[in-house]
Amino acid sequence: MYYTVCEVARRLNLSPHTIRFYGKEGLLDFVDRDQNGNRIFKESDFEKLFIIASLKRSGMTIKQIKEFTVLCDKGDSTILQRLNIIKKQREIVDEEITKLQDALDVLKYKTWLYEVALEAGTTAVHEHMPPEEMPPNIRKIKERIRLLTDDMEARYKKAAIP
Amino acid sequence: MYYTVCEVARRLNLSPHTIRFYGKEGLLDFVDRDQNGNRIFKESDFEKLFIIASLKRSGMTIKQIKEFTVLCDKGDSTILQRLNIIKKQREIVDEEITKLQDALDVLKYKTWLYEVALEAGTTAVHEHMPPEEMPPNIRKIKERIRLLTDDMEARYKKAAIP
DNA sequence: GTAAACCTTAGAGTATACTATCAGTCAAGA
DNA sequence: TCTTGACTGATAGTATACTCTAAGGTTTAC
Repeated sequence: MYYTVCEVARRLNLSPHTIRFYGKEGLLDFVDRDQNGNRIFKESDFEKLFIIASLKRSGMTIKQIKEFTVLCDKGDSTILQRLNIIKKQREIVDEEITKLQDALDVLKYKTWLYEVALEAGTTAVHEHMPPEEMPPNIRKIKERIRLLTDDMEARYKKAAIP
Repeated sequence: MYYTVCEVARRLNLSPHTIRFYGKEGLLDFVDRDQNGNRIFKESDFEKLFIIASLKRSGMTIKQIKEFTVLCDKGDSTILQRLNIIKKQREIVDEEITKLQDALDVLKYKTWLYEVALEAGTTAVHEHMPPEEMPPNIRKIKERIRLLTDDMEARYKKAAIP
């Protein structure tokens, strides 16, 4: 049983354009063609394409994925190289998730700010709010923002003046 | 105490180019200028800039951040709109984190594949590996990949044949 | 036989976010 | 005074990943 570009696109939630683009970039050399030159995808091609799509989702560029597929084609002598590429990408994804969780914290903080402001009818409600009135998680996030935005050096100097 | 573009860039881990670019896009209208037209950043500008950088990190485009800052400038009548933008962005970041965690699962699966292949000296070791020999977490990931890449319809049809 | 509904490639266009270059202004130090 | 260094805006260039268009080929239904 064979599948066309459009069928594959629908199943993997990509556009047919994107799949042809990946083909043009040399990522789909394993895909067979019929006598008219049309791509015909085998059942076993789906996992390969899914892995490529996953590497893409993980933040790898098409060029990097291409380099990886070249190593795959070279066979067993490149297993260690491939393992190292995957391990490196795991680190990158871990960092990206941390970055997003930090951004999410800021969004949580802003959500709280606006919910309180909405009830009070004005954002001025926050001007002299003591930390004790904030929920503990919000207080922690605010403290982290303060640490990141504060100029340590200036604070140190200020503290050093008797 | 005032700070220059370069000092601010260093403290917020952005390039001076980027900060001027944000200025050009209308994101930094709150920043004062000296008599020569140079940007002079106040201590209170750091948190504003940090929030902008966080929105950027969360995946918002510069255009979207600009729209948000316009609402901020309009004052208390736009609190609900701003809250809704932040809430929507939280959903987007949640989805993005889920997407990355799925990609990470695939990377974990590939790590295991290559570690086993490295020890065996060949990727052929996986050709007839029974699921019982896989660690449970790897088996779960492989099952998820199978569910995503398999054609449900085809399997249903196959099963329907007596 | 011809139109519809697929597929193909090449190549142009788009969006986003920088990133670099350039010519010019200004203040401070030797 | 002159040089150094940091700033300015305008504008051009780059990278990435699509996304679209155009021109053409097959197969199938009527």
